[in-house]
Amino acid sequence: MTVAGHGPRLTPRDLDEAAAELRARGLRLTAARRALLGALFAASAPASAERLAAEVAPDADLASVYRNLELFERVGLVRHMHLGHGPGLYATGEQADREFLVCERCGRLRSVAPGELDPLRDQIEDRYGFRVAFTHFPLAGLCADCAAEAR
Amino acid sequence: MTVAGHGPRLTPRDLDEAAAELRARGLRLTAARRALLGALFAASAPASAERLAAEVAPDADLASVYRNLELFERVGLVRHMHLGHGPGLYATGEQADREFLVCERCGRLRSVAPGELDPLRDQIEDRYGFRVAFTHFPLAGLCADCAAEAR
DNA sequence: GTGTCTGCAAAACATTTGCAAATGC
DNA sequence: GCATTTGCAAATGTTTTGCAGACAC
Repeated sequence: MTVAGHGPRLTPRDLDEAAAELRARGLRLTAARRALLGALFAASAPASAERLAAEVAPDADLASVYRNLELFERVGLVRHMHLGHGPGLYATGEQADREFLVCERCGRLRSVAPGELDPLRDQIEDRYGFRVAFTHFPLAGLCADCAAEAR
Repeated sequence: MTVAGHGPRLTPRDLDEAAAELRARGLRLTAARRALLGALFAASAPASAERLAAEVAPDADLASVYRNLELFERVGLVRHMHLGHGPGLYATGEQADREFLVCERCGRLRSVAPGELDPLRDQIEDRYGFRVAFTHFPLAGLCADCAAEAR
């Protein structure tokens, strides 16, 4: 079974799994990294580096947060996306596997479970040879309400 | 017949049509604006503000270029998109009506004509109530070659 | 102990804003 | 002539980089 995106499950289920992955790669599990992973797993939606930093500590260093997010992404613990203008948003676990639809007018965000868009993905692949995912950029458009208003 | 995006044709066909639209709105057709529109119509692909500025003049002021691009977009002469990281890209005319597929691994870009994705759009609308467009964010994924390699 | 990681400061990059001078109408 | 538009300079927001000291292992 495929998961949203290009291949098998990307992100760990919890902090322990993430920590194990870091150790397995010979990377250090520092206090800063543990705290950042904690913030990522606690988040109920993709969050900006700044927001994550604030949750780690009121004055956590942004440079380190960015460095660790980039590292986490490189080893498959985290994924980042751009749901609109503004800063990139980071997610792990359940959050990172979902795909997003965003209304360009009202900003309403809706996410769908991994696999739910597979039929669509298959069609696009058949036709264009592209295997698409909506995990980095969302499906953007108008929600029903805004479409009605626009008329 | 619907066009790529949310409604009727957005962008003008040529400089004259664009100029007429500006005049119709009581906006001034300055040398800077004419040159910028010229660069936009001459471009064979969406281009960054910096690239457009360079084409207008070796030392054209970026602030003015951004201001005019924003104005043009507000009055429907131009559209901007984000096909990856890096600066936003601006397009008008034929270029602005296309929709994009981009390979996240090799960067290969492919565009499709307006309307070509309408069946897909209809399906998504039926299911989620969202009328999506791939004009601001592309369809992102893996092209056939990169998908094969990734295996 | 030693190589990795952190915090701080500064740079880089894309974009926006304020303001006085220039210019289209 | 007068409001709009421009160029310049500076600010903003996001992300990256350099480096010396701190910490995990």
